[in-house]
Amino acid sequence: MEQESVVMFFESLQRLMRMMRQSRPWEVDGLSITRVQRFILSTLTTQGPCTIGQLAERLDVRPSTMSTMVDRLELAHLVRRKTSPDDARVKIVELTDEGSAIVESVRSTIMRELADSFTQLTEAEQHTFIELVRKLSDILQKQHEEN
Amino acid sequence: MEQESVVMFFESLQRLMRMMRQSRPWEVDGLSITRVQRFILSTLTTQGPCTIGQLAERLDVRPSTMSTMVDRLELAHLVRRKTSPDDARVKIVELTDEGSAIVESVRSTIMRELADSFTQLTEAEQHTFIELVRKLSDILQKQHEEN
DNA sequence: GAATTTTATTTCGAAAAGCTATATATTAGT
DNA sequence: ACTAATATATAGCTTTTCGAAATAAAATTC
Repeated sequence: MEQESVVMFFESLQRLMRMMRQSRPWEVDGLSITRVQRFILSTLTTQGPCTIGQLAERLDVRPSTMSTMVDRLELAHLVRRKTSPDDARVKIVELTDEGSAIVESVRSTIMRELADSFTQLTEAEQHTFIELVRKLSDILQKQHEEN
Repeated sequence: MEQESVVMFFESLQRLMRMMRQSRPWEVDGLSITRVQRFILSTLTTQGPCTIGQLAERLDVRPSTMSTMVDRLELAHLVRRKTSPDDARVKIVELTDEGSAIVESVRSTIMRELADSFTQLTEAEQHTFIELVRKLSDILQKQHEEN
């Protein structure tokens, strides 16, 4: 295949990322939630309580980095840490009621915006898109694991 | 369409974005190039000389942020600033020879990695993928312009 | 042409993000 | 029981990022 297609794909995807990126902090009740914090809160919403290590892996940062970031969220009463009953080394991070409320109040806005756009594709396109994204992700993950 | 598909799509795409993220600094000749610096250097390579404002827009950061980042790249002799002949307010940022050499020595590695993965899709899948990414980007852009 | 408004970039201060090195406690393996 | 591996936390440092404010140039208005 030609080098141009990869470049074209890369540039297109970068553009889409830019479009989807919400870099501005959420402003909710005078509370400022950064993009990274948003990611963490969203992950806890969809995945349920996670370990520091799991969150770090998902965001592709060091566990020490994640510990610091969870500190700040804990300080804001949006998450809380508790020790795992199975392994005393492990800290489980979960949303507080406050954290959940904040995510809910904002998440529907993002989803609505994405849904408005996504639904302008045909159903076949939607399925194909999801399938391709997954497939490429799996390939990339496999490649990362080999390096 | 069902809400589940949007959620599924969103999660899949987030995962892909993370997979493509290169958060580790490049180490080239004892020089450490961060991810953001990498993005700037790559942009200057593909787009040619840019203004601070253009670079800031591409990375979706404030011009003040970009100015600081260009400072560091200039300090490392990878880029240089010069005043636009058309508008004395505007600074044009361009790669130095040194900057170009560094991008070339590294860029091929990234593209190779992405190409290795991308080429594991069929040609039809590749075309469809690019097409869908573009289409959704256009839709999102249109939506943003209306808001 | 002068005054005012807008635009592009820079500087500064503060906070967040992110890394490495190191430490501590717990669990797993021998 | 001892050693190795694992999960998280802490500290120090650099980079990123924002908003506020400043400066200079260009555009607009009168």
